[in-house]
Amino acid sequence: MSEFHRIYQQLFRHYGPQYWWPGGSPFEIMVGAVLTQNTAWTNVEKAITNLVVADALSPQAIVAASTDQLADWLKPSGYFNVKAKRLHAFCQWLLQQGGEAPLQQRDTKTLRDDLLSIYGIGPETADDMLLYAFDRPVFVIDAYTRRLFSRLGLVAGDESYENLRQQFESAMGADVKVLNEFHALIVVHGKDICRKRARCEKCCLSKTCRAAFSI
DNA sequence: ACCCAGGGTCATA
DNA sequence: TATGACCATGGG
Repeated sequence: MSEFHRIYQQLFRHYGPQYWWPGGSPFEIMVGAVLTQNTAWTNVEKAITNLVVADALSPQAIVAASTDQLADWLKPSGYFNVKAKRLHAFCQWLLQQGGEAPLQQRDTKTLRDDLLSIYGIGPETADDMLLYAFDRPVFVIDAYTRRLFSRLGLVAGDESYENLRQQFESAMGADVKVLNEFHALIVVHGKDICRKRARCEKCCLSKTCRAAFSI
């Protein structure tokens, strides 16, 4: 039983199951993964609502929309001009692949490389998609993960993305359910404890944090 | 008024 | 390969 797994169990006991990803279809999850880049999820929800209201939550509608129109829908999620380009590029790729069905047949490594080749999709966004939209056993490394586990003394914190991903995946095993829950719990814990920098300095020492880890 | 959020790209050295 | 600038809204 690794230290990583112990942390997982303590987070789970404290916060309970998270039932991620919030939202519905795999496509909506993938859209959310792009829109949540360096952005609060509450802002992402507003942008997704705009797409739904405009009946534009589909790759066809997004590709057909003008960049100005798309940026206008995405405005609440921030970086709207950048994200309009990224969503357009992703949806265009998705349509070229023939939709989601052919992607399901692809092995995880191939699919990951394919996603990484798309403009606007980096390792974290790709892994969000793989784990939460395609149910593949990959782990998502985000700022919360680096912060929490470096503070716990379990990693240095400045390792490469791939290095950390391998560490977590080998420690936790290729269990989609566990990897899904673990990342969600880390984010929930981060929002709970590490929101402000001042409080972050005390992360894993504060009352809530000590309760979460029984320390 | 300041800080930062479930990052990624691009130019530069 | 490794930094730094840039993107931008909304809640604490």
